[in-house]
Amino acid sequence: MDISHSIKEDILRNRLPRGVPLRQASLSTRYGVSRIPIRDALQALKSEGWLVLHGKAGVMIPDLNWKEAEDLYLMRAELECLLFGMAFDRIDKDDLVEARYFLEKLNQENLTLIYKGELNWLFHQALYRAAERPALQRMVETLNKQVVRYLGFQYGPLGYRNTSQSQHEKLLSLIELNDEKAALTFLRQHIENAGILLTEYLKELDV
Amino acid sequence: MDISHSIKEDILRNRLPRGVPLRQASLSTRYGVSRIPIRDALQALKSEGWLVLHGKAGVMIPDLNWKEAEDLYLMRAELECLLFGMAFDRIDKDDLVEARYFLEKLNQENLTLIYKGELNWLFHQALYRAAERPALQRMVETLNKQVVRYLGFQYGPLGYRNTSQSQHEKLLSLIELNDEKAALTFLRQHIENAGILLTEYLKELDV
DNA sequence: TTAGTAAAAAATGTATACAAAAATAGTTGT
DNA sequence: ACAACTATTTTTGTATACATTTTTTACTAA
Repeated sequence: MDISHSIKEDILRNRLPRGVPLRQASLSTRYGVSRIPIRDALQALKSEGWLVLHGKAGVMIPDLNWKEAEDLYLMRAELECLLFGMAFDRIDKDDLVEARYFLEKLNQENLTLIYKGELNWLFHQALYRAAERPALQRMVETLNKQVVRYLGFQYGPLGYRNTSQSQHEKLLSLIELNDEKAALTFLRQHIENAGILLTEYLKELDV
Repeated sequence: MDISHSIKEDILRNRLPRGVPLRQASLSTRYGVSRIPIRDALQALKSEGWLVLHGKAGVMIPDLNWKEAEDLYLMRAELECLLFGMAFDRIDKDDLVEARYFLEKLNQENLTLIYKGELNWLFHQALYRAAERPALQRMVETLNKQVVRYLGFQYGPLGYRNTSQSQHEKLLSLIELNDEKAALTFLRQHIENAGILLTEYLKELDV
């Protein structure tokens, strides 16, 4: 079992304190492993943006904030449209089948937030893979994985789930119609909408 | 002394073999530390794109290739212009002084490639900091640090140094003239030019 | 010869123990 | 009372030893 995954779950569920340094020793007892794998996990989470430095040594869980949310979605919009444009002509039936598969899974109830985020990414990834641009795709993947930190709002108070799903369906149908221009525009709006919805909500919360 | 820095230098100077798995034990003796800090460094380098997985366990130095170079510069162009646009109105005298400071340092001879890359980034960063967009800036920073892997070509066979420096000067003067539109266009071209030059060269080398 | 498999070797992953560094508390002087 | 410095404690960083996994090698059978 992967420790960093457990820590992510606990961060999302607010089971770990924000803003104060996480102590390797206490995490070590909490997850029942020695400090070595804890350190590995902390470093990984740090480079993924789930944790940030606190002082000279030590990490903490950063507060969520609208500026970061806005940035993440601005970047997603730019880079994913770029990638999608490179992929469009090469998307084949198998890719669409795979995309649909993940889309269906997202309709299930009782999924953990992390798993929902994973499925959402796998859906998009199915559409981008045809581009065969590993570097670009890797960056888009890290953005998608960062956004997961905000998923509690999207699937919670914002009730974004149904909107998102129907937009995903629409996107697939535009691809099947081979309407590249419309699909690209729609994808951009899909991402921008999600970003605006989230950002405005966070601004109201004043975070 | 930071091990990952030493490993980066050795990767750039081709002192470590590409394409074959790097062994923790041999790196351990090479750099005179135990395997623990070696593992830390490898993980960090992996998340920065300097190393990639080789098989189920083990990492290797990936080959440079035109596709990745093109992606990195495409992303730089999009994201840095976005960030620069957010910063432009708020750039103050101190920022420009700082930018000039790093620009001068870049004129020195006998700098290591990594240090040149560092200075180049610090120059750009001085212009972006005013935006106060940490998430976006962090992503732009990782892109700039990835590009360092290709710096051997830019400063070597491509002789890009003088072109780059004069473009940096030009950019500063456009900022001082407060011509936002021209500055933004110029920054984009500056990045795109570097990208095209590098990408075309790599294509000819067939990598 | 080749594919498959099992044993051996080698490599990575993890725990424990120790060293170095950072944070904290206490003390002293103003 | 407050700042600055020192001693103590806490925490992180690293080495060594061991466990587990992966890879390689050698062997057998089709």
